[in-house]
Amino acid sequence: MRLTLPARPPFSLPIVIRSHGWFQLAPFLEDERGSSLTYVDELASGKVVELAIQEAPVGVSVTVEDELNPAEQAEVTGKVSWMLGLDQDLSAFYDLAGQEPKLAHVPTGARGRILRSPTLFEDVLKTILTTNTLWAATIRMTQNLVSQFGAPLTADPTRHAFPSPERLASTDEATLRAETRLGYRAPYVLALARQVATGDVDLEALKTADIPTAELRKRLLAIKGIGAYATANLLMLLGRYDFIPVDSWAFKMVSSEFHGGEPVGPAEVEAAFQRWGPWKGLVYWFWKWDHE
DNA sequence: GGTAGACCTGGACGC
DNA sequence: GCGTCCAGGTCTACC
Repeated sequence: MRLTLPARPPFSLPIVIRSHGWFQLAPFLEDERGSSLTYVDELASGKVVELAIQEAPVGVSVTVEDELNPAEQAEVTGKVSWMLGLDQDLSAFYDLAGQEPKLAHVPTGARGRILRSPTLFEDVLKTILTTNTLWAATIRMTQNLVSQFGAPLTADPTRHAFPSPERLASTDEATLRAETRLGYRAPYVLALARQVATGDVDLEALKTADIPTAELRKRLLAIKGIGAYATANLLMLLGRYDFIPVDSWAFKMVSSEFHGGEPVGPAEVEAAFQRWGPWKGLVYWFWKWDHE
């Protein structure tokens, strides 16, 4: 069956897909041309389906091989809308970007939306897997986590959904380390899965929590394995752009762009984008660097 | 509040 | 084939 979901213009599916590296992480699978995306999802009903997402005249279409009941259709609609930020209003950011040559490509290219997973639990885990490692290892660890602990897709058992908190919570650290090669990150992943599974932590509520960014940041920092960089990254995914996800790449770019190649620290990265206020994270994200 | 050292993995490199 | 070095954020202990 096929669902058609409208998007607030301007919108471009390929631009959202390429907004960062998430499309390379299982259970996402991008087509060869980068114009469409599939995602294996375990629905609340327990059904595991592949969502094939393509651009449509007014937004996107989502094709699912199986027939979905009304509740499942509503679930898929909600998840895909969140993943692609279909109803996000970035007009204020576009107004700002229009005044800065380094951001000229933003409004013209419909940039600004950032691809996210359907659940914050998945995005937090994936963010933990980006820390203190190379991107190739992040891809590999995520693939291991999904293939070893995710529910298999009925039509193609070689593909799996992202593991549920309950499924991960039921394993032990030694097994998790051995099966996924997460290294020292394994206890962080396990602890969070157990906290979410038992209801001690409600990550999904944070997606719509009407609280100041500082308070949201404090709650994310309380998660073991989530530090300053990871928190800023997650805030970006949550649509809060007050903080810059400062990593080693940021040092390299800011050094080259603003300091003639001299070594810089977090303060210099922050200072370089301070004038953009609550939009500085997004400005940093889409800044057109001279030497990228 | 700031800092040093440990935490893991896998790729690159030298022998 | 083996050993060593290195990159990558966060945590904990300590000052």
